[in-house]
Amino acid sequence: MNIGEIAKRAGASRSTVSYVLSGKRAVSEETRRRILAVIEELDYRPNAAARALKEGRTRTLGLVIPPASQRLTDMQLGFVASVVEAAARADLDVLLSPSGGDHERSFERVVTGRRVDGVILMEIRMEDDRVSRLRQTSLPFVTIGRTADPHDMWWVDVDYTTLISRCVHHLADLGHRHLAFINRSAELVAAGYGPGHRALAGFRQAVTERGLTGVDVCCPDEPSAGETCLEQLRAAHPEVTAVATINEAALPGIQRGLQHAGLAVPRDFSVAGVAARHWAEDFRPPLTAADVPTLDMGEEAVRLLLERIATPEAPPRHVLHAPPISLRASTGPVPPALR
Amino acid sequence: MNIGEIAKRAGASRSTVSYVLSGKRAVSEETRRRILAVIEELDYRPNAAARALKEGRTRTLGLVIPPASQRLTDMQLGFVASVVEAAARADLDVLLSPSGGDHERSFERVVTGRRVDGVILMEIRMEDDRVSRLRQTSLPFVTIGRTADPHDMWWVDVDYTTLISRCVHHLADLGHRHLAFINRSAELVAAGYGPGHRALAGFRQAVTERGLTGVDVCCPDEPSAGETCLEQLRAAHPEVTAVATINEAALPGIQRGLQHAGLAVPRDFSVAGVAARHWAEDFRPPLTAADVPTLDMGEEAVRLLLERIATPEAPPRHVLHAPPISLRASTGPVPPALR
DNA sequence: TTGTAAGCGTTATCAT
DNA sequence: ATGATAACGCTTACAA
Repeated sequence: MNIGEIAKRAGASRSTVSYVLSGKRAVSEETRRRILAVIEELDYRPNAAARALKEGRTRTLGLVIPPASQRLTDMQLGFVASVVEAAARADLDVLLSPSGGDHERSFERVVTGRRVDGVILMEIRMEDDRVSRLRQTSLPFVTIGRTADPHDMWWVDVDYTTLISRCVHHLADLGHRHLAFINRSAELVAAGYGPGHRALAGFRQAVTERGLTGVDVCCPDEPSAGETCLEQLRAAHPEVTAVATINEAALPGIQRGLQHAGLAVPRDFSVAGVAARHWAEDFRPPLTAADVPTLDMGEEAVRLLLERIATPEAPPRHVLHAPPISLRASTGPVPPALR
Repeated sequence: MNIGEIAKRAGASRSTVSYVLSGKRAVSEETRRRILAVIEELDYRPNAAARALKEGRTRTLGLVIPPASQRLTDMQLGFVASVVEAAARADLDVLLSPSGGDHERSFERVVTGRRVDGVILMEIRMEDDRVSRLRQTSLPFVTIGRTADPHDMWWVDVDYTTLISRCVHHLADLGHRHLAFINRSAELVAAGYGPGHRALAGFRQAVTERGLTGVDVCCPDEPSAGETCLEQLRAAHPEVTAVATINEAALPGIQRGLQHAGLAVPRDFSVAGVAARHWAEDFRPPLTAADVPTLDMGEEAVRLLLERIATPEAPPRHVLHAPPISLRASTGPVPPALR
């Protein structure tokens, strides 16, 4: 079924059918109705490949995700979901490309096969090969997260430095003197994962500013790891009375570890961090945390990308989020006995 | 950068370049090398739209997911991940289409715009509009899950009836006489969600076979809901000593509810179910459960789809999984006092 | 208000 | 062993 067939049955030319579809030229009400009737009857829809070939654009966005084999965190999933939704609202399709594993071919296809009009990149490293690769091309792209040197780039990100710093100050205000920071996995941090580095910097700086002691540890992004991590932390640093974390996947384990150690939250021990909202709310007691606005961010990434596609020469834009800390129930004054 | 440019620079014709790329015609070693050198130098890759238009296939698979706004369960995420990986291994791209919400347009684009060579559908209802729609077209598709009448369809699914039945028998063998079944959300079940119906049927049948009493409840797919669900269950049916469930998202809440009620697992109360493996392993104590092989299933769905695409007239195929129950630590004999 | 025709970048058929 | 050329189905500039 193609446009010629529609034209024939409606007794019109192919161009007229095309113009009815696009509305880019006036068509008499009469023929318009005839054509629409045929289109309806045959359930015709233009061939996407032909249209893409002619127009030079695909009406498709690429979304590069971490290799799916390693489970996506809830936050990542939130980004994917909101990007897909926002794209759908703009009548755009989303092509998924797992990258990082042994899927270079997939990434290359998307980047260089002109399969998409633009790309959204997630899980950005401080030095990121995919970003470098994309910069060599003329393909518009936006990152969720940013590299070490993000100037003249388009991105949306969360200001982990500020957020973790705020957590530290909040805990310090409550009288805590000995803090710990639970980071994402050691591999991720070693690979130059931005949030890991920036959050750590914020932690160290704030700890220094307030004259506290601070210890930082990495922890695999899994519930069970959170438990052992907390145990080891307690063993090595019994003086610690509060932790800040950006590792939402480890949260359930941290919770279990605390419970196991017979520590009531927030009476005996405080926890604060950065997490997707429902993770914070599912913590017991609900977690005092900066809620990462994944929904807004995915949407913004799409909006930025569309802008960049529309005006390739436009000056780079970016959005840095520093959502306020939502005070919930997991932080409280340091136990008097431990002051 | 197009094939003509390559041809010009290599001093050959476009067809020869094309044949070098496809290997469908012998090309002298000499010209072959020259052409490959130019391709390498310019980092040329054929335009996907042009190729799709000419070949009549897109080298792209469609994956229809539940509207991303409602958070994906871990099992769904597992399917998405394994489908994407399997497709990438076959050098196929994956186009994501959220459906169900107000995203009919996205689904229609994928189905009828010939944007994909085939479609994988998830979250199948007993009566499923999208399946009906797809059957009207000639687009090959495979479902993960199956409709009420799945004959002459291509699908992979989990045999929830059998698995929940096995859970019941296992619990009965341990002496439990009063069981409960915690289903997925009421809306999902009301909408005809297959696993909900089939698991419930299996539960009822097995309970009858063993002469037990069984109560079944629906529970929203969220941790917090699991907690209240368990509380209400305990209040209304204090005689119940074990539950079976397919609601993995509610598991953390069920766990908390048990703890809250002062019930030790498995000493005072047993829990069994069907879940993705790591959910079972993250339960405390680890959950006795049939582990849904999401990884295999996504891969199979892709394999089936490719078969169907290759030979549209082939007889329908399907795979029904009934993985064994992995005995972990959440089930035990009924407390003697309650026998 | 409508139709004709060129051309997007491939692949594959038919010549040579 | 290689080249010219006709499609694939669409959009749009140009004619009428």
